[in-house]
Amino acid sequence: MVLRSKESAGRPAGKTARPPVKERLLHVATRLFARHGFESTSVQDIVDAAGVTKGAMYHYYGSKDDLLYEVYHQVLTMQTSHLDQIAAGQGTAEERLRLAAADVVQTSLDNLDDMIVFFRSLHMLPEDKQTQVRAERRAYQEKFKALVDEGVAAGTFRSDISSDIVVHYFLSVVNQLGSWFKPDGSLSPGQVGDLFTELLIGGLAVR
Amino acid sequence: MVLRSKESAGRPAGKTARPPVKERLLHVATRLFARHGFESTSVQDIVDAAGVTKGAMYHYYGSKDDLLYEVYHQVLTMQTSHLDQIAAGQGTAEERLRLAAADVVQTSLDNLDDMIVFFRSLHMLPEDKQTQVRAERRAYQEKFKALVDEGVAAGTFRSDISSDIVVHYFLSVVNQLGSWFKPDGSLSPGQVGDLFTELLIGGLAVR
DNA sequence: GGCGTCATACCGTCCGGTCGGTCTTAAATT
DNA sequence: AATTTAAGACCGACCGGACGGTATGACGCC
Repeated sequence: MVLRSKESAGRPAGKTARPPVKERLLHVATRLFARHGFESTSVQDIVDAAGVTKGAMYHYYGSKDDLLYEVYHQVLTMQTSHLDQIAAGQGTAEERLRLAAADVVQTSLDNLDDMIVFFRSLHMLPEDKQTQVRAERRAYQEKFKALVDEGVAAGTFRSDISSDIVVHYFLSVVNQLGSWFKPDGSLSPGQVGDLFTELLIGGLAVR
Repeated sequence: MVLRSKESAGRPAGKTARPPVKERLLHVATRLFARHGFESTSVQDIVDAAGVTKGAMYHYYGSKDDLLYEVYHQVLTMQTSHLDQIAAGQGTAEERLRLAAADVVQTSLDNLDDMIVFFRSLHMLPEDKQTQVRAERRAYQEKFKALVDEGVAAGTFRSDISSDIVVHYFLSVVNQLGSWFKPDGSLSPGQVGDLFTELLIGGLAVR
């Protein structure tokens, strides 16, 4: 059987220069997971969309789950690093909390597909990876909580609402962004971030 | 022939009075969907847990999707009726919004399994049913939004934050309850409702 | 000529859904 | 009152096909 090797490994394809196969797989997988759900997306769907075959995918990723885990790891790593930078910065606790809140909304909206997958398919991960993701997320929450606590200690924020609850409260808002935000809507990611930040700080402020 | 008829229509069963098969199926299905996800729960799992066979399930429900739809329909219907009652009640807009917010948190926590399924598996419904659920949910949001608008018109709430955003903001919090709340934790559903209500009203109040 | 990068063909499993049939109970008929 | 009929409730074996994963090998590049 002659295999005419469609277009071989060369990537001067007619279309836009496509990123390497590994990244491409993760990207299209994220997109498909977000659109149709993890379980409704078959490995075949993914490789078709990426223009390769299963052999390629199982060469780079150990399993379909691996692909999912990468989504989580990637976005969590980025947001944690952002938060670290902001928390270590200057300004009052309120100022830094404002920055952190606006930033997490912004970056989440910039990676909407990841967020949709994130909050919807965590339970599909195998137990061990799920534990790891939860740990990473918990670490993020703790850093966020520390900022709130700082503001409480400084007397800027009200002390009668546990900071744990506040963190759950606000991060819930962030996690749900993917379920209603439309990029072509009237509000930009930045505007949404500012408004949500206002609502958060308002709720925290001593009256 | 004496009808010993296992337990016939009467349910003086030896065990705890079990609800009729149809309700039992929906109940165990909700539980399993919440624990393991819709797609990871096979019809066989459901009927096993309910103590019947597939024949019984397909006798009462047209498909596995039907079961899922019932979950949504049930909880949305209940919460909408609650909201209608509260909105039509007496008191200022702020008072009624407080009641509505606390109530939706409370009822959501009382039906945690439903909420978990709700925000996680909507995309698994066939298109037409999905559209219908979205419409029902939209109706709920609109009623909630009306309450906010009332408060803005009355000058109680700040007018520089679109009420649409506020509704998305707060209902996000509600929809995510299932992802962190533990019934055996230190906070009761009522307390969580009160705290979240405080945070919401605080964010809305004119400073 | 060995190694990374993929393609192709294939396998075993599982799952939603179907379908013919049985048992019980109530209504209709005799 | 006895018998037949009808209908609902439920059983359980079975099917078709999709899906995740694997095994093997071709092809280019150092």
